[in-house]
Amino acid sequence: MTEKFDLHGFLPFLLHHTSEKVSLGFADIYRDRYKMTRSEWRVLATLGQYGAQTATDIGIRTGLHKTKVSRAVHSIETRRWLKRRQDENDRRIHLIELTRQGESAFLSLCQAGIAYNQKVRDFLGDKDFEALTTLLGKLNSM
Amino acid sequence: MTEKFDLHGFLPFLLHHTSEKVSLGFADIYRDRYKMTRSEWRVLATLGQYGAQTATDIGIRTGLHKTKVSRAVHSIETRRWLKRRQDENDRRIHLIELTRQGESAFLSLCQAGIAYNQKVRDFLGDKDFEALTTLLGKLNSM
DNA sequence: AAATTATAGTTACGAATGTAACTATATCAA
DNA sequence: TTGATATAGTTACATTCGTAACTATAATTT
Repeated sequence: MTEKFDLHGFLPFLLHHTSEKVSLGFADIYRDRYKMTRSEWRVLATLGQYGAQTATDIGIRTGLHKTKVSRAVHSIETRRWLKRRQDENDRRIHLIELTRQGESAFLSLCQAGIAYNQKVRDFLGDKDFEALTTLLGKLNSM
Repeated sequence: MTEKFDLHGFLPFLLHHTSEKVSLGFADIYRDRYKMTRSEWRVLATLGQYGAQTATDIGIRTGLHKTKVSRAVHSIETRRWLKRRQDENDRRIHLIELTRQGESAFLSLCQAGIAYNQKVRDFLGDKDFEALTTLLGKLNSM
């Protein structure tokens, strides 16, 4: 007898559903606090965590398409949260770096992020939280 | 000492990243085979699995916004994969139902879905696959 | 029963997105 | 060296999306 298909147990669906729920919970925070989009938050976080880097680097680290990175960088630049510096040896490249204000917004959102993470951890329990993280990491490497 | 924030270990990010990866793997299939979008696939799958229902029901089951449902239903209707029937008692309501062709496309994608699920299960191993499904379900109920 | 409120679903419109084309610069090959 | 190819990043354009407004119908209140 042939296995039955169940949309709600189907991993792509289940993952997307969960991801949206969890992502939106945190998106509320950076949207309300700074009117930021998801792309902008990711670019900010990558710059905050890994320091000065090129748009290409940001794209690799965030998984964002280069046009999204370009637009997000431009938008964050408009707030004066980052500055660009052209590489002297390779003038196609711009090193992108947070300003003091950008750094400060990043730190403020980090705190919120850590608190949010903790909320999820409390809900799942430490053991399940770790297990989930590990499993997602494993699946990511497929 | 204050905990350090790590974007790549941050659940909203990790989940989204994994979800995109896994979703896109299956999206390739329905896109290549039928030029369907994700919304259309979800609507089709919900109709296939739960039978005739209203647009509102579909929205609840898929988590899609009603405008997305409306557009997806319209688009699938154009292919003649579903038909609508106005409720006689409440004329705001339309019961939506797959046609024979819609049913057949659904069954074909179910097979592909089951195969895809199996591929992921093979990669993770039965135990981890079950664990992941359970954890996602738990997180979903947060 | 008339006025009000609620629900189902569609549509209009501005914002966000992805693809592809483009500019500028650098590297490689003949 | 110069012609071809590759890379960094931006921009144009068509598509998709979400919000809000809208139409139609039903239910509720007065």
